[in-house]
Amino acid sequence: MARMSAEERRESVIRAAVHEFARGGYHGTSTEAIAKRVGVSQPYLFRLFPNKQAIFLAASERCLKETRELFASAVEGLHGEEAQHAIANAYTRLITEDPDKLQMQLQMYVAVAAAEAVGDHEFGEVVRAGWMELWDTAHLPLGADPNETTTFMAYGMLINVLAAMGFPFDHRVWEGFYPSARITGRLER
Amino acid sequence: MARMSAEERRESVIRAAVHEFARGGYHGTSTEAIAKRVGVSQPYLFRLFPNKQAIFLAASERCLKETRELFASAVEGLHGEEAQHAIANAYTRLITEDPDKLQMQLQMYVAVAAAEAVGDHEFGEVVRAGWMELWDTAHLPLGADPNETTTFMAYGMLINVLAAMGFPFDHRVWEGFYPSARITGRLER
DNA sequence: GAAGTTAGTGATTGAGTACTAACTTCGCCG
DNA sequence: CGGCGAAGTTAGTACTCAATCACTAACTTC
Repeated sequence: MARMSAEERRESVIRAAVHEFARGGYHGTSTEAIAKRVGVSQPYLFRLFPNKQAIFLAASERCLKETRELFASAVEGLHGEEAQHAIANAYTRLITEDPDKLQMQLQMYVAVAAAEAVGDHEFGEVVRAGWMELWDTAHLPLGADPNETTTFMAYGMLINVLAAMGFPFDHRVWEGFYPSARITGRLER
Repeated sequence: MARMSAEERRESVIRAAVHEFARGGYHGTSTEAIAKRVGVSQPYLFRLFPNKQAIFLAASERCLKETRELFASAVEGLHGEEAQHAIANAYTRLITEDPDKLQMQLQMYVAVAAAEAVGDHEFGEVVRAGWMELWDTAHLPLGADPNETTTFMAYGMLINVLAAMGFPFDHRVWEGFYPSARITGRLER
């Protein structure tokens, strides 16, 4: 029932992988969990991807790409403070509506750290390149001031971490954010 | 040879656990790896701690506590901008000299997120409490302005993430940091 | 120096996991 | 229809890992 082309399947595997890896990280996620979510047998994943690492890599790249596209479309035609608010709004909305993206990011960071620690720099290269694209996507519209962009990204990272820790959005840790980044609503899990 | 009291052993298990969990995360670290580092048999860990989770929790608490103590001792007697530079310096030095602390932090965040996702809020409570202590330790000396403290912590988180991704410290992503937080040297792994 | 306690080990188990190989089913095209 | 390639499955392997149990060695107390 419902056969797909290998390419389409790979696509749905990536989506499922983002979801599962976001929750369990690389080691905490079994390929079986991913396969179940796709609705396909577990060994079939290994016909679509050479191994588990490749699936994780694809999920990481997807996550970076989507965030970059979000930045790009939010900022279209805007500059300076307007651009800043636009990205901040778009990003906070992403986080509240789809926490997977946020958690997958964190998972990606720790996975990179682990890979680098054992001397594997390939994964790191990919992620750093993706991050720099993200950076540059924000950098120009925000005014091309490294200090500004750094501060902006820093806020983003703090938001990630606070949200990951599960601080409810009416907690006082959120007090100090500039209003456009204040999140209203609640992170659903 | 070299018998220790259970309390002393627990202490060295925690130290080893911080090191190992920092690299592999919860699921990527075997209790055997920890035991090997301690120099003790793997089953003995389960006489010192009820289970693996408890070891991870202890390592997380230790990590938070040490960071808080670092903040507190760096900031002693200082206020405002001076305090800010003092903490920033101390923290960047910690990161360069002992990357375990940094990585353990990230591992802790993703573990909390995972725990919360499956409805276990106990671990989250502990980590959030520890984080708030950390927050408050910095908050007062920095001038008790929520915006200032938020910005300060945000920079810290960005540093964590950039360092975790393995950006060398002469890379342009580090350009935008205020000078006191600029890291010189190189992260050893 | 015997009695009791605490530190520590070896062997094992049972569940889970990434990955392989060999087989089956579907859909399309002549 | 028939057959062929691509999509997908079932069965299986080799391995890892948390946790348990039954036990021994070393220290302490009386």
